[in-house]
Amino acid sequence: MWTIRSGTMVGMPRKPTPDARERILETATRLFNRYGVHAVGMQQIIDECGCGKNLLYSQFAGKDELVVAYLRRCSGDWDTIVAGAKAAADGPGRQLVELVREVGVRVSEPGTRGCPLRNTFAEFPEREHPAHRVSMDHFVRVRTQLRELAKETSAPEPGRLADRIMFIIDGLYTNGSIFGDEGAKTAVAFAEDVVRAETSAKPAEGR
Amino acid sequence: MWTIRSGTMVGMPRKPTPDARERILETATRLFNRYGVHAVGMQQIIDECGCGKNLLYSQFAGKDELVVAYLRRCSGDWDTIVAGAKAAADGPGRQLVELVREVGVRVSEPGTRGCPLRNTFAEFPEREHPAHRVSMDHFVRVRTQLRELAKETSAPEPGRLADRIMFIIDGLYTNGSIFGDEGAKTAVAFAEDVVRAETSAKPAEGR
DNA sequence: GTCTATACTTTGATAGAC
DNA sequence: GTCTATCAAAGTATAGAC
Repeated sequence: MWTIRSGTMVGMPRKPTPDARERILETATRLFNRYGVHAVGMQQIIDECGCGKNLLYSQFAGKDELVVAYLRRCSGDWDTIVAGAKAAADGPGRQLVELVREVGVRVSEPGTRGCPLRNTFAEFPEREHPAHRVSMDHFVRVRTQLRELAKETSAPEPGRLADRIMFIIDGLYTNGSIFGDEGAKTAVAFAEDVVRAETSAKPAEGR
Repeated sequence: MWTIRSGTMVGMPRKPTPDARERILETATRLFNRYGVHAVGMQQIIDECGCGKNLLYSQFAGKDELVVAYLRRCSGDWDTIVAGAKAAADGPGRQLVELVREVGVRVSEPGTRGCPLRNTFAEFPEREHPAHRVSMDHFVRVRTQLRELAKETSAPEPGRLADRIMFIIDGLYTNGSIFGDEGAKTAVAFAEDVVRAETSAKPAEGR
């Protein structure tokens, strides 16, 4: 009986197309991360993925859409990192440090070149370009996340704490894309000192 | 008597070609800074500059060479910033803070989009590309400059001080390219606190 | 001889057709 | 899934102005 597709019965497994879109996006993500968006052609993605041109263009209207989907996925990965950091530590101060630590782990992985969103942002400076917009939205969201986390600490100026942690994360991504893994430990120690200093006014929240 | 060129005497000034190369590089710098390297075509530079295609290609063998010249110029501009910071403040600690402040001023200028070298670095991820190499050399040099300056302070761990200032500068460039001028003041205050904290072990060097 | 302007060649990428 | 149209950009060559 097999599968039903677009209203018609299909005999034999043929192409299950279970996750065509996902596979393409997976391939594109790998290539974009490694070589940058501009340097990767659609044909290259098609070759690596083993899919046909039709399939790709049926899933993504054009390269811009594919890039946007890639960036959204990266933005989702960031949320996973944030969630992981929140789960791995118990106080908001320690969670901020843990977040920096986890970014450091990512940055230290060989073959990585910093933050995909920040790199793509640099590749598309035009304000009206969708890739630029999606990246920008991401950064605004990150800042909001950090501010909310910082507000839960005892820091008398949570905005300043959040901004400083964001500086460290931005610096770590840049640093990592330039110098590789060195810098990750520096960043964690830096973040620890910052959290300690910013929350030392009130000892309510441990560390 | 005019000039002697390639062994033959030339009567009349004709076209002195005083600064053809400079004018081209100037135009390219402006366009690259604004739109990014990939987005700017050679024809666009030629049009904006008002020079002929021959002249450009006689001065720069290809786009890669032009980009390299652009990056070297940006790297020289950085040295000017460092020299300015050294001249504007009297102690090494204050000079580090002043450096952050001057970067903040640059980042805050409207129409700026972060650090040209870091942006171009993100545009050329391939290790063997000359633009990548020149950028990398620059960053290594910056780190060295910061370490030397930090060594002059009373900080017991000057390497850590230098690394933290570099994080702040990297973060400031990223932050500035994303959020514009806000962040510049944050960065200066951050740098002040870091210098104070790192040099507080010995009170020898004021601040 | 040095510059501008333009025509041409080649390459590579997006995207659509079948 | 291959083949092809279209387009843009790099680079070369040529013609012509001063």
